[in-house]
Amino acid sequence: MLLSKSCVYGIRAALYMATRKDRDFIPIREISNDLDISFHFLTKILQQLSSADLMESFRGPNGGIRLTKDGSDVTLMEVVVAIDGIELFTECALGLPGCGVEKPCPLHDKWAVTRDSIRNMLENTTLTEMARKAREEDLRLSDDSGIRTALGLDKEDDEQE
Amino acid sequence: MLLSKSCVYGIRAALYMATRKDRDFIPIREISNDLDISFHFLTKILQQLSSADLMESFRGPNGGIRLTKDGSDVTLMEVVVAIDGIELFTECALGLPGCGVEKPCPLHDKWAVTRDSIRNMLENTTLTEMARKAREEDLRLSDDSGIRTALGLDKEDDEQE
DNA sequence: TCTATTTAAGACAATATAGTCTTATAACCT
DNA sequence: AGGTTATAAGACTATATTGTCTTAAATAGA
Repeated sequence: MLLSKSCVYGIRAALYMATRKDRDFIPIREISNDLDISFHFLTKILQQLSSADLMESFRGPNGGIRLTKDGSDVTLMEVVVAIDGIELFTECALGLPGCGVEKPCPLHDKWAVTRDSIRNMLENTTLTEMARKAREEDLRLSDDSGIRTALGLDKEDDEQE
Repeated sequence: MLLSKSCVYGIRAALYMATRKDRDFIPIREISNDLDISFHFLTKILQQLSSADLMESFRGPNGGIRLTKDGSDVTLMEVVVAIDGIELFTECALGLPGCGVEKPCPLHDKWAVTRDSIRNMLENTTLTEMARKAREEDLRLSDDSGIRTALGLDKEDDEQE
């Protein structure tokens, strides 16, 4: 698995938020409902993204969470590093601690190339770019519906726990 | 983490075996000692690789495990799939079950490209190729020593539990 | 000030992964 | 046959990840 589940949830939530630049603070409960992610679990993940200054939260009525900067300035790489850490891009693929230029493991060079291709993809993909695709093509953010439905653009459904 | 620890251990062991085409069955204990991997844990992993017909084992004195075919015919991809499964190369990066051509997630296309680059690396790297690098440059297979030491090419050390 | 709403924080449980240990089984050797 | 050496299999433990639940704290509005 390339990304942890926490990381994937964080990306989906960030993407959801990027599609809603009209709104300010979005309640986490709304995101968790629409994306079918456990509310409390998602809250913890978003707290990590808040610690990384990618998001900021506000308590009480009309509270919620929002991106601290425009989605076009947020790359997937930032989200991934904030949750899964930078290890994927710094560590040896064979897990050998001393692997480096002077004492490389047999996979060192090839892995460096592949790793950079992953990194480039993540660094060159912004939330806004993904949100645009999602909106234009009604792409899916959750298991059961396209984003237009999730955002209530086609119909309105409000479920509380 | 791209590969599980089990998978990494399996790769290291397969690589170790590929460097020893002179020998037939190698005792798992010897591999686990040289690579600093728990003997019982490694045994289980090698059983998976045996189930996948990449290796075969033999019990009793002079027993052990060996590759079923020449290391030049074994790609990293085969080892990875045998242990971690094919999911990494088939599943959506955002973990959305229905993601596909007709209902792609916003990352679908970019991830397909990156995924293929990982796959190509694994499919185009053979155990023999890695073993050659390891032997020529005394590259490291375990934490504490180069492969020449591990293979006893420079000195001889035998430790039993 | 009181209540409702919302995030924060931390305890707790469930599951997956990683690792250890014991017993069984097969093969070889005397 | 009996003992030694090795893998096979499965129970068991440890740790990390994932997920749930309860309580606290902050904010808004009546």
